[in-house]
Amino acid sequence: MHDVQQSEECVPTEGRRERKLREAKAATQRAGLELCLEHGYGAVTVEMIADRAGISPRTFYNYFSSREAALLGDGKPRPDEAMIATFIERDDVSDVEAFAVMMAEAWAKSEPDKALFRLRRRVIDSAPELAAVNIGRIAEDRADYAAIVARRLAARYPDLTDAERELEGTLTVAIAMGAIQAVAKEWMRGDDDQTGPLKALVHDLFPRVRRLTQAAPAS
Amino acid sequence: MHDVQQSEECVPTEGRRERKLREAKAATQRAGLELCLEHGYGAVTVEMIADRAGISPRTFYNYFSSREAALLGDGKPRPDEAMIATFIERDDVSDVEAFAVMMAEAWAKSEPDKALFRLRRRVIDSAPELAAVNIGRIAEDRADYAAIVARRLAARYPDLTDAERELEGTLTVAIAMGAIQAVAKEWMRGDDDQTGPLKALVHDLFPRVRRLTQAAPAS
DNA sequence: GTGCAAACTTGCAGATCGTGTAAAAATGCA
DNA sequence: TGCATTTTTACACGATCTGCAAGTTTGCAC
Repeated sequence: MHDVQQSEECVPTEGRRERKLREAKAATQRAGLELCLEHGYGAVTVEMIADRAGISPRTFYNYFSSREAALLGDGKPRPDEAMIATFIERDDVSDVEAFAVMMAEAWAKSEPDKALFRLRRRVIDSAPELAAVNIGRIAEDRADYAAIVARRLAARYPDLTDAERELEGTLTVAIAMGAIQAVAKEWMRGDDDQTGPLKALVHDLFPRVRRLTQAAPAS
Repeated sequence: MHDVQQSEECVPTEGRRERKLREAKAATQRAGLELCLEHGYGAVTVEMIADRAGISPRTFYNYFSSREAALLGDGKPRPDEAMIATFIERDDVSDVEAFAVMMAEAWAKSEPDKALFRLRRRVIDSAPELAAVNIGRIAEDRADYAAIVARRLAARYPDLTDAERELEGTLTVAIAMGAIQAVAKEWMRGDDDQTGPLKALVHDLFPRVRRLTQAAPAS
């Protein structure tokens, strides 16, 4: 009943079949992104993408739930329990920064294919409508993220009411996501490994955040 | 050649025609929102909305550029020059708070019909997909907003480079929009005039913003 | 009122998106 | 090789949204 014969890698379950499927999906994404760079996002149809990827339009929808999902990626960043535990406990940085750093790591981890990642970034930057869809998709998970932050807040500020925790969780997520978005463009300029630079960029950003939220700094 | 016979109101140009059109649009929006509350966002088609509004589906698309635009409102908040000037000069609050307050006012001003406003809020809260679209739509204008903030930053921090101004403008907008979004739900609970309470809510929020971005506040 | 010109509404055809369904093809395995 | 399972594909369909060419209403001058 249970898997045997797994002497190969640490990845538990990936046979010929799974690998082919994964590669076909990646090829489809690449095809879609390339077409966007060539003709512009608005001029790219599912039929064109399927054509270039060598699959039927119907199969395209077996792979991805929508045209946008193929371009932006179906999966969204989801920190695992270990990352969450670290986030909840660390106290060397502010709540917002701690969350921003965790999300930056989760984001990088959720997309192992860096070339695809960069390609996607370029397309998003060149298509404002697509950028809007992207932000909307990410925003769908804000409630979940806020719940994670609420766990940290509950541990650190026991006096907060439930309503306050919810509000501050939402607020923390909004600020952190905004900060990540603000440096995302800069981040993609880096040529080497991306996790390091992003963490550093986020960290460098926070003195600015504090200044911008501090009352009457000038004069 | 120029308008005469304008003894009525201060609104300069609105004849029978304009008024009828405006009312038909508002009726269409109301019809769409009501249907969403009755049957759920996903089950509402353009045909249903047009039916209830007493117009043809084709006319629906003459009024609104998309189904979402009808539900969420075609127009987006756009502060006028006077508001911008005030925003740039005021120094009793932080950059982010000043911008958040201006946007809150512009938002309230962009939608004079408060009943419609509340109705829309209820629908958005009840339909996560629609909320995502809404956030995406608002995000489309972030670049414009960031440019406005950059004008204030240029006046207050002359030493910033262009790149820094752009980054901090983007960041300010992201934080402020997040803050507004975080209190939007609370805001709609108020029964009376909305501008006052929103400004107050935003103001009350900022001590929390500072605490959440301050490093290691607890032990 | 009458008639005209402009603006508005409508129906229709068409392109595209996205889904259900069932047949066809590929795949894994004994 | 043959069979069972999965995957791909074709087809039909409802929905969104757009151009276009009517038809209808409106404002206005006479």
